[in-house]
Amino acid sequence: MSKSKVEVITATAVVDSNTLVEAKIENLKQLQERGVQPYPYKFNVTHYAGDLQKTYANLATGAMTTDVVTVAGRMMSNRNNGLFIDLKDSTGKIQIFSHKDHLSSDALEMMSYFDIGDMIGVTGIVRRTPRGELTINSTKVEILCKSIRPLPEKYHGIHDVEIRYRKRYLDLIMNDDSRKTFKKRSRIVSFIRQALLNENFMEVETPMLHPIAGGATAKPFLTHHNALDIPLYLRIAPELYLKRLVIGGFDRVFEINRCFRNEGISMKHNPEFTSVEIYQAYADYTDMMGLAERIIEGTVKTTHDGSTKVKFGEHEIDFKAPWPRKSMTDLVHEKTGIDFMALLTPSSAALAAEKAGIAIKPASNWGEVVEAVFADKVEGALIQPIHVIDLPKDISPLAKEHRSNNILTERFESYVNAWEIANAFSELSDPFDQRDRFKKQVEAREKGNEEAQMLDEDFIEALEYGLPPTGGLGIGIDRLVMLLTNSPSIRDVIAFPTLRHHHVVQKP
RNA sequence: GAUUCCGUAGCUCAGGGGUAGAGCAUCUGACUUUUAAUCAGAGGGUCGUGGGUUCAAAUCCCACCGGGAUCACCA
Repeated sequence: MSKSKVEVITATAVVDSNTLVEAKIENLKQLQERGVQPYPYKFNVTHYAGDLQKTYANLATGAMTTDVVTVAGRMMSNRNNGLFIDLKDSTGKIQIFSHKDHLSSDALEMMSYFDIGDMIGVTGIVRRTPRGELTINSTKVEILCKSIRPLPEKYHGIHDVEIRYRKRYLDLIMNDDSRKTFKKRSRIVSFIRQALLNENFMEVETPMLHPIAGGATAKPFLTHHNALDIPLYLRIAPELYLKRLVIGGFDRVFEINRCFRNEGISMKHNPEFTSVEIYQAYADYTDMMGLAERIIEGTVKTTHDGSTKVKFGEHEIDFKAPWPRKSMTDLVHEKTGIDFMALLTPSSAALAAEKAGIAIKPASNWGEVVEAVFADKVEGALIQPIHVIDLPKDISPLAKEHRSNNILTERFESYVNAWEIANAFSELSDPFDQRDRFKKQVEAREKGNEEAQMLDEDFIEALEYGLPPTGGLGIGIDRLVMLLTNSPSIRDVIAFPTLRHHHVVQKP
């Protein structure tokens, strides 16, 4: 704690020319002049605020204990000239009482240089005040880190969504709802991982950097490796690598990780998002429906005290399995009266769709027409969980042809709250068929469809060695977290969502 | 990418052509078992940035920067 260090800090703060910062730096100096290290190395915590609140829930108003505890956290507010401090740690909040009867005058003087926002450690005796607040009568108080910036308004917290996204730490310090959301996100991911491990799946990691962006229909990010001097794509899906592992003999694998798609940003889309992809050898898409239900229903129960019901906005969603299973074409038929199973040419399908008022892109194939009508007329009404099954082959280049209909595939998408939250199929294992499907994608690509898939020869070669019958399932973690935390925007469940850089203008 | 709304003190927000406002926070003092503590006083602003209209712009117009929402693409 040399003097020059403080001067450096001061110089930085002067750039901000903020009197609030200057006042806190002055307090920092005052502590240093009294020989206090404002940035110490270690502190032994014995108790957490949330645990103490539970342990002493029945401690009578006005009651005193002889229990000595040591807690640590951030000073959130300060009443009666420092006599009462609200301390917040990772588990909750507890009041600190610092009175001259229990603390030396030197200690009290030191505390007069503490500010709201500082990290402090407190040792003291547990009691409940006559006003009913669980409190620690401090006998020892230490600074664990001096804060030199003012916290946001103590009552309203941070409302400005831009600050909440850019400076998530402030959001987490101030807004308990946000803390709860990210804690719940962590529990959801842990649960899914454990549920899969319990079913003998093996967690694996596959590349983020792909020479060919495959496994999904999406626009990739392109980057470059200098030493190899090759272009690389950030992965749009781990699918093709996970299937290679199944070919290699790992029968049950899963990966929980990020995918990157260079597409629009919306309430439901962030350029990087997290999915779990699961592959199970000797299983088909029917098995994957059961697996999806076990994982998702289980996640809901574990985060909602055993209930399968979740409130989201105005809806109450019940995840209780089994979920209905309806084919995409049947759903469209029910909703619009159009039976696409009887309109098998692209032109007749497109004509029927356009009669129903849906714009169809020129040169759309049959599956694209069905998908467009489904998206426009059906999707929005799928609030309760449902598996939409047997999707058109035209739009499912990695799924096995349906065993009883050659224009469909054994593929399903699970919808909740009108969002697709899972996508699964009986994986295509026929290398000849796979090559044909890729060729159709390449043709679409050459016609200008940037999202059509690329031909992955290396993957086809892998298939030629033999992929057992395999069921694959992908679940969008972010959307699941949104549903289970009543978050209307994906940005509320991603700690640091993608935003534009702030353009900072340097003052002369 | 298109449309639309928003940007005022560290934070939460008023003000919408005529002297820049409040609460919290900060500083000074009082009080010292409070709960968004209270009381008295003080400091704190290039009103996102740059142009324009006007005697006069936070306010009206244009461009740009950043954000929200809707739409398009998508999970």
